[in-house]
Amino acid sequence: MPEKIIPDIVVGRLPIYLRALQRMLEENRRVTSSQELGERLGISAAQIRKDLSQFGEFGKQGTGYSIEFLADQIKKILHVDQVWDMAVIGAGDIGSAVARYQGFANRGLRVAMIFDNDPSKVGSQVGPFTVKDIKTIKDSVREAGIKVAMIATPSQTAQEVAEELVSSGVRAILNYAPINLNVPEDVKVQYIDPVIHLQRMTYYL
Amino acid sequence: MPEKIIPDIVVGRLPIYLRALQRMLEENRRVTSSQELGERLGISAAQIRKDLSQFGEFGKQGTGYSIEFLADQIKKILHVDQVWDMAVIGAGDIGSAVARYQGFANRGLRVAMIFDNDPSKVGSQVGPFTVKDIKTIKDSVREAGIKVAMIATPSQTAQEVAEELVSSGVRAILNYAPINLNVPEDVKVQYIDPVIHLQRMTYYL
DNA sequence: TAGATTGTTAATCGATTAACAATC
DNA sequence: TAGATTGTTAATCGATTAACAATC
Repeated sequence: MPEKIIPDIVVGRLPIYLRALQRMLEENRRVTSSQELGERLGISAAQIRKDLSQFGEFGKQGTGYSIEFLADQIKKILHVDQVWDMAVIGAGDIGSAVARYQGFANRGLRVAMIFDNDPSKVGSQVGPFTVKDIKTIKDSVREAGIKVAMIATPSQTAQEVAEELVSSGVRAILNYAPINLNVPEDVKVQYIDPVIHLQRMTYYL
Repeated sequence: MPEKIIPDIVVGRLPIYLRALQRMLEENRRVTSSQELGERLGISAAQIRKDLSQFGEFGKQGTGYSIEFLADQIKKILHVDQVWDMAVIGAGDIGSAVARYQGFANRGLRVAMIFDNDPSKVGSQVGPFTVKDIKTIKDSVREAGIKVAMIATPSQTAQEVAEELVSSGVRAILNYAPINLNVPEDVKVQYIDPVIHLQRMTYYL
């Protein structure tokens, strides 16, 4: 029996739902409905129900969804019912900010190490981490079993760093360098480039 | 005659095309084709041609596109043939990194000012900027005619900052706080939350 | 029970792709 | 000219929405 393939666009909305649910939990809410969730997020209630139905039945007719239960289920689906250690490559402004970022807590991810190629940075402290030499990526990342990494180097070095990471066992890369990476098919890449988002808005100005 | 409405998803790809074209220019390339561009970006050649055809005819049969010409045209379409001044709110790790970011150069955007509400930060230097008091947002932003802002405050203050910005004339907001903002319809918001991107990948691990 | 809301089906809507005449 | 590549149309594919029976 072939496993059902979930559209990537659906997977992409689950983290949005999860974030909203966790916020509701902080507000000490207990239950919600597809309609309420949809209004908060600007997504139709039908779409939320449809998305969730791809993975199972999580609600109750008449009453809606237990926020805690649904959040737990989505965490399981996204594999963030565990904590993934991450490597950060590049200890410049962006890499350092990411390494110190408090926003990973309770969301299934944590920074475990940070690397740079600048001898004057290697050995220095960034938040709770001592910057490691980029030459040691392979050993450190492989030994720690790290599968997730963030690239925050200049564009010129991003591709070679990506290849290093992949050959060290990394399977998911979040790339802050404004350049497209070529990686094997089974490696996932996501991009964060503020300019891309900004230019998407200046069109309407 | 009603102006043709361009799908948002098409607008969203233009910055990607532009970034690739500018990189080709740096490589001293002169012409490219929809096929080559598509291969670099993992997008079909047909889609690129279809997207561009929404805005005009920019290529030549048999030879393809002048990289410089096409880049200039896309810049005009996205309104980044000018430079937009931006305000950054929040002078923590992320706000400071953004204020110092070199990646805005030549892409139609530049940081003009940065604000914080912490008295110990107000007056200090962040890159080339002196941190301003958040209380002065309204006057400073309005007077400078700023239309674009980036929010890099804690989640709790993001919504009220957004309202302040909107009432000061801002029409495009890039939000680094992991929370959905409620703004008037004619104000654009984009979100950057690394965790959203990461969780989208852990699904496949 | 009556009201509310789910999960799901079918209909609609929109986006992507394939194909090709036009033409550089 | 022959080869290459565009811009565009029609066909395909996929995603969203509307509607409602089921049921808490």
